[in-house]
Amino acid sequence: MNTIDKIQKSLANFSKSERKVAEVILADPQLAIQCSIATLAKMADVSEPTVNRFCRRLDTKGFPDFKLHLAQSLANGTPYVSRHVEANDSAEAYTAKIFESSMAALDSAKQSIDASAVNRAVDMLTQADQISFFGLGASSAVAHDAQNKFFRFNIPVSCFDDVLMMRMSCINAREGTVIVLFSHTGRTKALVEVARLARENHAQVIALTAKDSPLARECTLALTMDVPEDTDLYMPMASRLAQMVAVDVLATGFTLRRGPRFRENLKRVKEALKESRFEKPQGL
Amino acid sequence: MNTIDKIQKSLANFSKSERKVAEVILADPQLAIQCSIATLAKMADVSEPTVNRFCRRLDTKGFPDFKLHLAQSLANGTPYVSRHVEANDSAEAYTAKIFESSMAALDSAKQSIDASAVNRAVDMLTQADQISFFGLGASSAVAHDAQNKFFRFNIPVSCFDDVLMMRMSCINAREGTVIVLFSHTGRTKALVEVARLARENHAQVIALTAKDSPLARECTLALTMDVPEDTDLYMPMASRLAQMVAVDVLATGFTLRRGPRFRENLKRVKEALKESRFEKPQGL
DNA sequence: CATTCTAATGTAGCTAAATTACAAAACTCG
DNA sequence: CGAGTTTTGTAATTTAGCTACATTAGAATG
Repeated sequence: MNTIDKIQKSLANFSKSERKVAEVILADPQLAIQCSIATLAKMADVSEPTVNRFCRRLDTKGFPDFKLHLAQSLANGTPYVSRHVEANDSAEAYTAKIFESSMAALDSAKQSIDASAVNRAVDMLTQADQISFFGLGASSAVAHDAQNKFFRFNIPVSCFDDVLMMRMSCINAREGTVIVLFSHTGRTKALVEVARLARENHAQVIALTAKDSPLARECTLALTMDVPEDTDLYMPMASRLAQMVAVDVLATGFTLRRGPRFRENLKRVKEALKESRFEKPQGL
Repeated sequence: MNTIDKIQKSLANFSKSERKVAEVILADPQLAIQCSIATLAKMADVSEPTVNRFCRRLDTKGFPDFKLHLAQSLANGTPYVSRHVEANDSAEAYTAKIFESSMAALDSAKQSIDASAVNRAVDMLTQADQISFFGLGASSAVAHDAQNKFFRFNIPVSCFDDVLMMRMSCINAREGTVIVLFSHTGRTKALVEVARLARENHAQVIALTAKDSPLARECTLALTMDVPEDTDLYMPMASRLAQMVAVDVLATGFTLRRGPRFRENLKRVKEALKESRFEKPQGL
């Protein structure tokens, strides 16, 4: 836990002199870590042992150890904390907040994703002879994105954001069909039913969804991530970002699994796109 | 600059004994910052002053100061550096790398986005009586996502990922029409032409694209972001993530501009979705 | 190949910083 | 108001880090 926060939180538990120390440190932590215990004591107008006791109270071995801890939390420089947008934020403020919340969400997704599940999902995808991506609402964009990525791999892919089409597609599913479902909550009734239908038709079902959700239970493999829910009105829907990155991960795993010959192919696809573009001025 | 990197870089300039110190520190930096100069000297099998000289060579005041610097760079815990996927990375490795690269890309986008351009874009969007989102290829998913978001605002929105449809839509454009184009490179010929056509038909054109690109020049307002290009084969296409976050930013700006009455409405839309979901078990 | 100079490393002593033990002061509660 | 507890400070001790100097290893030159 962040040392600065810790000090702030313990502020009430400190004695009078200890609080003086805390205030001096909080006022300029960067300065504090460069001070000796003597200078800091003088600045706070307390004795040296008081400073030492203050350090111990924060579960450090002593003053030097405390400085180390403090230095570490300073360096952390707010590593993307999710902050909510306020009604009278400036454009600058809400832009920064949304980007930061998005990064925080990705970080949390990264922490919680299970690499072995990724591996199994890649297994299933590489063995598929047909892949379908299904997403409703906000997740439909993710499904589109996934289609676009896997399309380049030159395997039959399809993508639906319409429940009827999904159901029809499920009925035509075979053993080699892999269906990937995107749903943040994993509680969308229609999608859960689609998953069941797909399985009844012997398709393999991968779901990018919430842990322990109805959808997660209904599929062959659940690839789950913890993404802080957007309790906010100003709905940045971080979950679909995490899903898209997860799609990148799967696509990457796919290309890695397919080996170097396959990657050569991809390079050619990329180059084929160049013709449709204006030349980029070389140099500059 | 990161102290660890600094050590690694200076490795060549060190003397034999200094290098021994460097190696011990690099082997376990976390341990090193807890050691006294004596223990560290013993571990590296050198004398104490050698350790001290080593610290000085890295522009620190001495051993304690060096530890502080080291602690800070450790805390930074690789603050999202873009690292490329290697052919024999494990699932764990490439998953982490892709998430980190994505976060790094968002960070760079955040740094480079122009808040005043955001503000003007929001201006245009709030005054629009019709909004269209256009994207081709990888950006089509972004356009879909944008449609999904703005659709909730109860204004006429459309979305196309097909050039012919885009052109038709442009021809029907009026003064109050705002067209938002998504293109990472800003060099896709078809899209640049669409932008021109739209402007000829008096539509307002906003482009989320690269700075100084043909597309940026052809539109009313260019909302540009620097996103590290994916020179990589394993194409995580970070740009579309940045674009999606930018869409969040615009949507947020939109709701803020529309005021509290409007936000009440949004809440109702969100609640309307609940019926289509399975109940979430309260508590747990 | 020897000699000399320089750079590198270590030893020992010194200084300053941090910690401990204890005593004094302040505060609490009967 | 006084016994007990907590808080704070003083002084002594310990420890860590640094400096000055000596020694050694290595490079360069005759």
